[in-house]
Amino acid sequence: MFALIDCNNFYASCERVFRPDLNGKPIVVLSNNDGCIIARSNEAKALGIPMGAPLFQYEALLKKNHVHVFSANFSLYGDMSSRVMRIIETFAPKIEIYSIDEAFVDYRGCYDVDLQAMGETMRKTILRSTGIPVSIGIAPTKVLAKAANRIAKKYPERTRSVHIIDSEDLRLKALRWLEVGDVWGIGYRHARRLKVLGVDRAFDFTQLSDSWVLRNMSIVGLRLKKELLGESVLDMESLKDKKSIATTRSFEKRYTEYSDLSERVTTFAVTCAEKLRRQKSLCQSMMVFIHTDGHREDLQQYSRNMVLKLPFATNSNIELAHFADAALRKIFKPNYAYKKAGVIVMDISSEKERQLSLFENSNPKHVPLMKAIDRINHKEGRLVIKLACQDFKRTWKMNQTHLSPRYTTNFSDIIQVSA
DNA sequence: TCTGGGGTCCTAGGACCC
DNA sequence: TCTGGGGTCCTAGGACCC
Repeated sequence: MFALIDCNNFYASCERVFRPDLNGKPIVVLSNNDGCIIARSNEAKALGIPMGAPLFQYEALLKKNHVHVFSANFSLYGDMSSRVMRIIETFAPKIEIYSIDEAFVDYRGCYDVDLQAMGETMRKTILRSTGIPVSIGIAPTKVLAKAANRIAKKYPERTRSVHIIDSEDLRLKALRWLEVGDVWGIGYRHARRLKVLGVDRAFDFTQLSDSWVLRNMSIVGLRLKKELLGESVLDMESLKDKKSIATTRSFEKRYTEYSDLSERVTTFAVTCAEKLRRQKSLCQSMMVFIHTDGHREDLQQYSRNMVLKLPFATNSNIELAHFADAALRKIFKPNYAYKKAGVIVMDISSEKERQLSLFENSNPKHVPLMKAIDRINHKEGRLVIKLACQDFKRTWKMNQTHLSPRYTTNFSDIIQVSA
């Protein structure tokens, strides 16, 4: 059996842990720049606020219903996540951290385990230790565990937030209940096509022929069908190095000057370099993109990207910033109001297997230099050492009007308790 | 005025090789 | 009418996830 542990309304729950006065009250959490609503408590969902809704369209509704609004506080969520994961590890022989708020656990080969009781204990322990409520789904395949999890979340009283699919009867019951678009791996587009064919529930999907599924949904769709039928084809996955690393941002305002864009893009390149070093990798190609505000039809639009094959593999701040600026120079056009830019590094390889070139190589002096920079920035606070092409005064100009304290990761923000 | 960010996998078709 | 057979690599685009 596989278990899927999924935190309920994770970001909203994290905020609520430190604001118990908000229990039972509607909460939403915003994306970077306070642009969209990316998490909602159950109370906020009940008000009909959809996932991904632009904030400005819902401001009136939020105000009228006294919804509490939070800017995204990723240092808090990341820390809460690792606390939850550490507790799950104590309950499991093998765990796969699938995302910031969910993990699969492999219980294959574990007999004589009362999974219902174990799930309930795990849930209670996580709730008591971190304040985060979770739902648990358990089934013979990962896709069925996802479905079971959905049932646990939908019927918390009846299932005590732990649902197990361990018989043919329960499997069929779940599939007849689950809408096809809610199957893990069937997205909006496929769901729309399937509905036209009268495929409404996960069960109907399993009745389609293999050849139709293969033809229209590729091997991925066929795997899903098998998993729904109870045949496990998706195994546990181990943590792998990223194959691409991106740093992209919308700006808090529109930029027209080359110098402003260059500062942003080189800073993004430096962030990519830091992320590469964290996983001990090098990259050998890079994409830089810039574009104007696509939501504004009254403004002139321009959007371009450029992929640069680097002459050597590197993770140096200096070299990547240099290449990013060179790429920007080629695609920048004056007189446009730019709203977003990004740097994505690809062709990633391991630091240990640095392939030297006959003609041109990464400056070997940068290796100890980056080590020293990382050490200082880690100790003295990020961004103490910057490149000259980066803005010295700028720390972070994102709009974050409703930011909560970093309760668990910043000494000055630690919560005070009066007893 | 205001609309997020970061990933993975698969396929078809073109270009090329012998 | 009819024009071989077997490969690889790369890219763009689609679909999906959180």
